Amino acid sequence: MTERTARQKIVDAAGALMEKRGYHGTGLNEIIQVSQAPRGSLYYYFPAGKEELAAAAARQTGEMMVAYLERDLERHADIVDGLMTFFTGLADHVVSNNCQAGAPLAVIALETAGESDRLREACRHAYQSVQAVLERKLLGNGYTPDRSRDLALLISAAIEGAVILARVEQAADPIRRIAAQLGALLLATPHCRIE
Amino acid sequence: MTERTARQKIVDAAGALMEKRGYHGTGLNEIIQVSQAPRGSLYYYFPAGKEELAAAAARQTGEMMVAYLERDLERHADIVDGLMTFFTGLADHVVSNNCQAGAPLAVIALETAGESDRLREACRHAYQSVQAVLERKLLGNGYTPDRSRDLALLISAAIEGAVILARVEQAADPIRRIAAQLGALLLATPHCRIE
DNA sequence: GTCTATACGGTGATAGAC
DNA sequence: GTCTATCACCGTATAGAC
Repeated sequence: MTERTARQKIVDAAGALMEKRGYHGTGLNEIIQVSQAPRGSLYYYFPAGKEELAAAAARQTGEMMVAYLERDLERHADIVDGLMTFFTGLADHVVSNNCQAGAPLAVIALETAGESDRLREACRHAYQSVQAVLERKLLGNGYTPDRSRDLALLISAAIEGAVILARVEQAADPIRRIAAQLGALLLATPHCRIE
Repeated sequence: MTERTARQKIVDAAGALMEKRGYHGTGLNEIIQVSQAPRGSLYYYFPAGKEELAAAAARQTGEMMVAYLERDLERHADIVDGLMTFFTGLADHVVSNNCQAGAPLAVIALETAGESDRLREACRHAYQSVQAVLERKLLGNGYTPDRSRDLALLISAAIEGAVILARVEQAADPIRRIAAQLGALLLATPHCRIE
């Protein structure tokens, strides 16, 4: 119990801070301070240090992303409706953090993919999971296997790109416009939809 | 002359290094070492230090991105053909850097948009320029004004997302698949195309 | 499990000679 | 314009007591 919450608080703080300032921009001291977890616990739970902690944070945020996506997609039979709900939630997340959050995986991936296989693999797995959820739902909506796979890839890329543009513009507008455009394209594309 | 090349070498090195390791992950010493520019020149040309240098690097890479995009789009009458050429060049750039480069704006934007207005503005301007080029070409290809604007936004987001996924997968495959999917969607969407 | 103290390198930045 | 020396600070990581 006490073990789990201390570790958990550290992972939560690391994830939140790195989502805003990135991997190299986030200090271990800052993580401890924000988490209000015991200072001595960090290297107890993460013997390999910052890299291991960041991997755990990336894994967790990936799982949360998948959970949100699954929840929104299950809620609607039509994948376009589900996607729009997801994008709305994403926009809320970004604005409620003063447009300084979103794309927690992208920052870590871009900063560290070249240096740390461990972190690259954690991000890769998270993106694969997101794409798997999308692909499954697209298949269920009557898209062909090939198209489901590639559309899932495009959507996951658009999600990350949308957040980047939103943070740069300091507004949720790009996310909303990209969501709408994606929805229109999904409906217009030939996809063997079951009507 | 000597003035220009020294400054230029520093900006080039800063841009290349930050493209791989990000803003906080790139040290000033490393920039000087790689650039082989005089150590004393850094704060002479960039009195405001690292932030000013990074802004110059972001501006330059943005201009290069616009230049490549314009070149490829002008080369083909059909925007889809031009875009495919651009994505091919992007994939080449990524693989020729061992999948550790690409998306130079995205890293800086995600790391620093919350802390530095100067850097956020530099990235914002670059993205706006890219979108402007795309929008103009879409208009010329018969897409409506609204759709041209939003498609340009989606495409710019997909470019960044594609590079992120390619770097995580250490392969150009995601870029190629996203390009193909984007091309198919551009052709399928209702757009008042002049046939 | 957690704490404190500390080692040690690297960081961005500045001053003053040339 | 450029160099060198030096600054104060912060980073991660470790050691050893409790």
